[in-house]
Amino acid sequence: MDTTTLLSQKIKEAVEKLYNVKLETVVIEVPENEQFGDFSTNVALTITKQLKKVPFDIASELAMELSSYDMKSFAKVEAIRPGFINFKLSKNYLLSNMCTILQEKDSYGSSKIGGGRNVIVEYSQPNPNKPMHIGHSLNNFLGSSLAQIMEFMGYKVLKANYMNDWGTHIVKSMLMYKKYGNGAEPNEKSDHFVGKFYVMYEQELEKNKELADELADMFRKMESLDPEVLELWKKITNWVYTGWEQTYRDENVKFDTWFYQHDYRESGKEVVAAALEKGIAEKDPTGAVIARLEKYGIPDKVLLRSDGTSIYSTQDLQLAKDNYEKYHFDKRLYVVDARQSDYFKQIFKITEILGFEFANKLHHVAYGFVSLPEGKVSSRKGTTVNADEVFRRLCELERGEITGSVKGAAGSDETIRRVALAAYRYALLKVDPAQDIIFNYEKVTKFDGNTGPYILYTYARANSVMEKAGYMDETLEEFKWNSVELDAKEEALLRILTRFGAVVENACNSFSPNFIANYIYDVAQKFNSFYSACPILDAPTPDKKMLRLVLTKAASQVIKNGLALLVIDVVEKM
RNA sequence: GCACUCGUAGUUCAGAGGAUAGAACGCAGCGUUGCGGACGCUGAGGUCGGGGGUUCGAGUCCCUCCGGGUGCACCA
Repeated sequence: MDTTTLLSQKIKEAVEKLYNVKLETVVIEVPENEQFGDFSTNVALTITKQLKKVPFDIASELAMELSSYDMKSFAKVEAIRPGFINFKLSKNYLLSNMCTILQEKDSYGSSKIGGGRNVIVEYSQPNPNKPMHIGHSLNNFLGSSLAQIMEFMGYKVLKANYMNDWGTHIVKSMLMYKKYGNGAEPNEKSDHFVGKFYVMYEQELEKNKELADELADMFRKMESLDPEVLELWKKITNWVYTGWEQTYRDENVKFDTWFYQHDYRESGKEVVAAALEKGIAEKDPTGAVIARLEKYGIPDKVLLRSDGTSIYSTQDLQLAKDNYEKYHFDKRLYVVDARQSDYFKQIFKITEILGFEFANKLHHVAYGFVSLPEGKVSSRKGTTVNADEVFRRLCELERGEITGSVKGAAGSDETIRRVALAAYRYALLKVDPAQDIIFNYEKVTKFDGNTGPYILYTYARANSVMEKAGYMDETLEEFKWNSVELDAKEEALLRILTRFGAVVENACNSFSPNFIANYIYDVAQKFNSFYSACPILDAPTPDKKMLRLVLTKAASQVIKNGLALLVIDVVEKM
């Protein structure tokens, strides 16, 4: 049983015994201020009215009662004004937790609360007509991190990419390639090659409005499966996919499966029929089918065009239904930017009204915009920042940071690549997804401040000490830890290490990897503070040296595990 | 116009209804001939956008106003 569950059970027991009050839930929190201990509860404050007693008196009585219980994990139970009860973990607990870290290694902090239930995380979803931009990177990082976190929490995760590969947006690139490409093969990264034709369309359209008719004509041919147009479609989209392989590899983003919109062009109509039958959708005079949602405070949603063809929303509904039949998912996450919030409200509402079993299992994970400090990147103005370009520039800056300044750094290409990716991922994942992000190349690649490189540097340094000491796992068995006194810095580090599991669980429940990012930063800071105050190799006694060495190992293990949940690889040496 | 979302130090951001609102960068100082100093320590800097309300207690929840961003039917 974990500490907080045990604690809340004991508190309920004490309250019932002393006051004959049965509590439904007990709030246990981790105080921000360390002087208030490791856990605290406000129960005395919440029942003060009921008992008509002064909160501090209740807290004191409860603290007294709880102290008499057999709870070896806690060294101190204390009532504090206005009426909190604070709990301090015992030295024994802190040290045994440290040993647990070394035993459980990469699985320390994991949990089985997911119970092996299926979760689909759908993310990335770029349009296959151009290269990815910095916003896609945020999506990629969020999605891959959430998948990792949920797996760590015991869910069975399917990472899915959904290709919006059918529609006029693709035909724009196709048409321009046909007109001006002269059958050329890509002479650059192939998604960029295709992207240029996409941009060309918008420019040409300014000069020649008839282009829109050509576009419609080509799309009609595609809809009627004209072999020549289909071949072009395959060629164009394959070029984009090939180009993306590199981007996904650079960003360390992987998928278990890809869904394609073109597979759902016909089947979506099933859902539409059901909606018509239930009376939540109706045909308007033009023949289009419209879901009436205004009475729920949501805008109406078109499900079928007046010409009878299906649109994205229809296909999305069908995809969810198919997925549920196939995977019986417990949750399906849609990692999509916040602009689509209304869209998902509509879709989710429709599944609810249709009485689909999975209606309450769908979640939209929304996130904000990424812009650069020199100016707001507005998708409206079409000023986007290319993802490959961002990564290239981060590598370049990181090479300068590492080879120019980090003492004793070898700075191999692989190291630079990893540190640059850590800088990129960490910068985007450390902020609350709901916030818009201002991305600053210089800041995120620095080795000081709240950055990925700072954390990797801390890890590498810890590793270097252990290497010098000839640390091996057997060290743990020789260690007689109960005789050692703890210094303040050692204790602070030990304390924060006990919280990892709870932090991950919280991040999982609220789909917020930023909780983990900020936690690891906190660990890194506490480690550095310990490191500078407490000599490890030259510790005053052999026992102290052993303790510090093991503590260093434990801290670096937690940092590694936390980074893994952000899909960031550590470097053993810089 | 309606809806959603964000507003916290000069800047970038944390803040699980709790206790004196925290970091980092920048700024002003200090430490170390070191285990990887791009580190650590100290300090200045805040009417948590404004105003109401709920609560023993509000940056956090509710209402309202202001400001930024976004979205509003046959695009995705």
